[in-house]
This record gives sequence, structure tokens and C-alpha cells, in this order.
Amino acid sequence: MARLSSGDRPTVKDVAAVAGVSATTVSRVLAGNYPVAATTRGRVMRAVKQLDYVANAQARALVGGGPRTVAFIIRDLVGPLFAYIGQGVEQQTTAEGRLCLVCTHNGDPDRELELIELMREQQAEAVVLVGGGVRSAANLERMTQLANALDRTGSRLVLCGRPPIGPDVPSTVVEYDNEGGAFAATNYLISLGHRQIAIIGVGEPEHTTTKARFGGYTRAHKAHGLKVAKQRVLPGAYERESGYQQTKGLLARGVPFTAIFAITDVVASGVLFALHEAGLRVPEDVSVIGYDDIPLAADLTPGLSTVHLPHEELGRTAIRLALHRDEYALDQHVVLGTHLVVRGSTGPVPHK
Amino acid sequence: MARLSSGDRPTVKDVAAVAGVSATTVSRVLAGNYPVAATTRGRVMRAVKQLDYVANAQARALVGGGPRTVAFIIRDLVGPLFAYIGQGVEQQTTAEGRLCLVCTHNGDPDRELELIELMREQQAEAVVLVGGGVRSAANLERMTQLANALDRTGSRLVLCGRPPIGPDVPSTVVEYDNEGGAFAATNYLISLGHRQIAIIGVGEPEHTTTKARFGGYTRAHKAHGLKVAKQRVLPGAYERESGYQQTKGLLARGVPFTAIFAITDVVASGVLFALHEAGLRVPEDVSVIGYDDIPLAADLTPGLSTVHLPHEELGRTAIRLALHRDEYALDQHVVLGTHLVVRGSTGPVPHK
DNA sequence: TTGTAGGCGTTATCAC
DNA sequence: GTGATAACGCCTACAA
Repeated sequence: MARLSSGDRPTVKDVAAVAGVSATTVSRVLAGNYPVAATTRGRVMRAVKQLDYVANAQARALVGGGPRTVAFIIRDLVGPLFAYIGQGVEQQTTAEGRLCLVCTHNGDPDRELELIELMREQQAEAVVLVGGGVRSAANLERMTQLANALDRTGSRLVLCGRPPIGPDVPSTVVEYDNEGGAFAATNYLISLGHRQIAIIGVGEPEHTTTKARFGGYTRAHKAHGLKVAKQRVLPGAYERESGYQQTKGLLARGVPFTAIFAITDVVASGVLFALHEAGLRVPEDVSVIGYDDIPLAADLTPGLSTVHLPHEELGRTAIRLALHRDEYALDQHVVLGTHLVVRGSTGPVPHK
Repeated sequence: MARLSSGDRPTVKDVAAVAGVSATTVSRVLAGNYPVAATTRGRVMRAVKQLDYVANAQARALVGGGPRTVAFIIRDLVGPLFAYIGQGVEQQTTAEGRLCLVCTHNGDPDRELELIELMREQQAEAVVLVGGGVRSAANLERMTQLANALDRTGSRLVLCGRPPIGPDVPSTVVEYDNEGGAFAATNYLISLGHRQIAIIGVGEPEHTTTKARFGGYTRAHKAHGLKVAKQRVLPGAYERESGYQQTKGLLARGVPFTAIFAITDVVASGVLFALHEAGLRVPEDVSVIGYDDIPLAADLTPGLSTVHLPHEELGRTAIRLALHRDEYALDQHVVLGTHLVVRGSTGPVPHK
């Protein structure tokens, strides 16, 4: 009874004392995996209620019990893209009976590495890295070390929406076909007759996502015997503002173009705004295509043509593969398909 | 050396053995809070590197060390509103040197209770409940018990964007002025001359958020001596689709209205779409106002007038208050202000 | 400056 | 069916 007013939690011992049994018996009743006399069980349960006993997950974990945890490392929680992947990760994690630890690194690759270390201490069963990033050689090397370290202890590095680190690095990789989607988008614009297609958002050429999407854009041009004009390849971050500014700059410099491929939908929303401001009609004067198919895309006016990514599926698949890698002979590198979604922002090239 | 190939993690003992010192010394070197000879420290560090030793956070937690964790319980991760609050929670949690455990309940109040139990086992230092919810008497009672239980063990129930459970329930509450914002929004429409203002999204009248916003709408009417017409109070969930369907229904039934107050911006986006489809101009024919000021609001055409909520600040404040409640004499119930954001979707009442 | 002993809360093992 | 005991990995007295 003294326990009830005390500031610290009651333990199995306290319950045992109240119920007049041993700690072992309490543990057995709670676990329910061992025969215990009905009357004893009743006494124990009553004591549990009375003391409002709650097991200590940390102590449990130490002896190998309790739910395991999956770490989820992401840039931030606000991007609609990240949110959907996170949703998939969290849902599957919960469905698998695991807990979900979330950390953000705000785009800092070093912080990302630190967080992996931290999650290693936390005994995470899998460490999920979401979204593309800039990769230096040093970063890749450290990442390789960490992947191996995790693997050695039965954990797993999971790359979600980002290409593999290297050929022999133990990791689970689930990405989408960024290059293919960009190819399809550019190809579609070309098939509509566009020959002067600007691309906006190539600010960090070494960013894995940027690289792949720009690669698809380039390949589509090559496939049609078209040259990529430098004046139509514009930098900028993955932000609305950069879409807006770059479009204004394009117009100000008088660079000719009939279509704009924005590297993300968010960038595209800024592009649309700048065009609208300049009195240009979409798609009559300029066609615009985005990438990601975030919810916003359908709500823009006109509806934004874009490349759809299976966000939630990405997260779900990643967790599923990582947690069941020993059960089935699952391929630990999956590339999910992307597809073009045509809405109102794209149309045939305008007549001169 | 044998350890290096083994599947399980090296412990302080292994490091001690390699370094030729005792486990205690290793612990001291790692903690850095106790004098250790420089040479010894060197040997230990080398052994740590060699074995790639990583501390076991669970064992640490058991003896009172290591980072504490804050639990973050939310409906889902995809809503833009939740995302921003989550961002605030996560950032502040990290800034305070804590880890962030995330769980979703998909709107199921029972699941929410279960999760609180689970987080209690996890020894969470604070359990943050985000967003409004439906509250039955039984739910409130159980919630009260849990709040007390958490309080008794030095933890804390934190209500974020939701009203207090009861007068004497130990908890930290940070909410925004839903009623006041709804009053301001409705009042603004009335001041523009509108007298037939429909409200869409009152589907769950007992939902705490719905209740407060509908309350503000009602109070504004009363303040101007206007009556709330039942035919203009429409149900519907917090979804785009429901905004769309309810608006169509309103038009089909021929209910007169000159303005629509959508209970959330997401609902408003559906409203705008339905009006557009029906050939009605906004704001010339109908004014529309939303609530939340999610990023989408600014991107809609026309820009959506709405009530701004300080999302991130909400999350940050909640964590700050909860974690420092003993240090300062902080008020554990804060109501953050909301304010009207006027964009293009509202205008004077059309002439007959 | 370093080492030894004990304990955190739980469960598994082995005896009764 | 039930209970003592050891062990998980770490840290903090207390000794030396």
C-alpha cells in the first residue's frame, strides 16, 4: 500500500507482495504463456489493478522481450511527399507490432549519420532513411560502415526513395523510378510538339533525386535528337519560391520556351503563379508539368499534370521487406513504378 | 577478437577485456564525467573503435541514464495540419535532447487510450495527444485516470489543440482559440453584408474542434441578431470530398446562400471545386472562407480566406511547457491566438 | 586513478 | 503450480 503514494512505479515485486505470490508468478500471469492456477491469477490481477502496475518496457527489452522499434529518419515532417511515405512506414511498422521512432535532420547529411548512430544505441530493428540526399564520398563511406555495423547486429539499413549506396552494402532499398518518370514527362511534352522545354529546380545537381530526374529529361531529349539548351536548365531548391523566382528570371531574360518541367509539384505551384502573374495562360501559352503528384497538384488551377509516385506503398514496402528479409527470399532492392498523370496544365505547343 | 564475428553486440565488458581495464573504467571514459588517466582513456577508446562498441540505450535507461522519450500520438501523418504540429513537437523534443516516439490512431478513441497505456510502459516522459477528438463520458473518465497515473509517475499528459479534460486533471494543455477564430471568420462575412452563410463540415457535432468552430459561427450570428438556419448547417467529414458533396447538395436543394464557411481548408477546397463546376464565381457570386491556413490555402484559385493557426508553435509550446513544468511556474494551460487571413475568396454580398 | 560489488525490473531456467 | 536464482548491460556507491 505504501507504494500507492510513492512517486515511482510499482514493480513486479510490489505486485507479488500485495498478491502474496512470487515475482515469477506475476510475470507468468502477465505474459499468459504459462499455466497458473485460476485463483492465483485472480489475486495477481487484482493486485495489478490496485497498484495500477505497468510493466517497464526497458527492463523487458533488456531480457529480449517487449516490442522492438523501427527508426525513421527523415528530412522534416512538413513536406507532403515525406508525410505520405512516413504514413506508410508508420502504418506498416505498427502492423508488424513495432514502435516507430522518428527523427529529422533538416537536410544535414552529418546529422543524418549521427542519428543512425543514435538509433543503433536504441537497438532499432531497422533504420529507415527517407528521401534523396546529397552524397559525398566520405558520406557514402561512413554510410557503408554503418550499414555493415547494423547488419552485423541483426539490424538493417533501409533506403527509401534513394538509390543503393554501393554494390556489396547490406541494405534494403526501395526507390521509385525517378529517371523513368522524368523521361515519360519530358517525352510527353515533346510528343505534344514542345521543343523548348525549360527545367526548373536543378539547384543541387548531386542530389540523387535531382540527378535522376534531370537524367530522364536529358535522355528524352536525346531520344528525339534534341539538344538540351543550357539557358533552359535552371537551378533552384525544392520550394515554391524557387519555382516562382526562376520563372520570372526566365521571362525577364527573354529565353524562349513553350513548356516548363518543374522538378517537384511544389516548385510547379510557384511556376504557375509566376506565369499567371505575367499574364500567360496555362496550357494555351505555356505547358507545365510537375513531379510527385502531391494532393495539392489536383487542387491547382489548372490541375497540374505530373508524375505519380506511390508514396505510401514505398514506405510500407520498405518496412515489410526489411522485417521479413530472413523469412522469405525477398529481393532487397525494389524499384516501384511511376506513371504520368495528365491534368489540365499541359497542352499542344502554341502556334506561332 | 572473437566478438567481432559474433552476431551480438559487444558490451562494456568486452571493451574492458580488450583494453585490459575494468568495466567501470570503460563506463567512466564513455561518460566522461570522472577522472581517468589519459593513457587508460586512449586504450579504452581504441578498444571501443576496434570492437565498434555501441552502448545499449535500454540498459542505460534502466539505471536512469540515456535520453528520455516523448510520445506523440496523432490521428495520422498525412494531414497538412497534423504535419506542422508534428514538426513543432519533433523539433522541440529533439532540442530538449529527447527522442520522439510516434503512433497513429486513425481517429479511433479506444486505440488512442491503448496507445497511452503503451507509452506508459515505454516510460515516456510526456505523452502528447494531438488534434481534437470525439469524447464520450467513458473516454473522458479513462483519460482522467491516465492523466493521473502519468502524473503520479512523474510523466505528463499533454493536450495539443484540444480542450482540457476537466478542472482537476493534471495535464498540460495548449490549444488555439477555435471558437474565437470561427467567430472572427463569420463576423467578417456578416460585415461584408452576408446574411445567408452556410457552414459545411458539422458532421460530428461532438468533435471538440467542430463544436468550438460551430460555436463561434453561432455566436457571431447571435451578436448580430441573426438566426442560424438549420438548412444551412451541413454535416460532412473533414475531407475535400465532403465539401464537394455538401455544396452540390446545397445547390441541388435550392437552399439560398451567399457565403460558405468551410470547417477546414481541405473542406473548402472541395467547396471551391463544386462552385466552379456549377459555374458560380468566387467571390463575385459566393464568398468562401476556410479554417487552418494550410499551405494549400494560398495556392487555391482564388486564394482562400481562412483562419490562421500557429501550428508549429503549438507543438513547440506544448513540449516546452510539459518538460519544464517543474523549473518555472509556467501556466500549464495556454490558448494560442488565431487570426483571420483575407485572400481572394471573400467579397461583399452580391446585389440581387 | 582504478577496481569490486550490488542493483535497476524483467524473464528464463531449474528446482520443488 | 509455484518459487528461488541467475542473467540481460549498465552505472553508482564504496573500497583500495
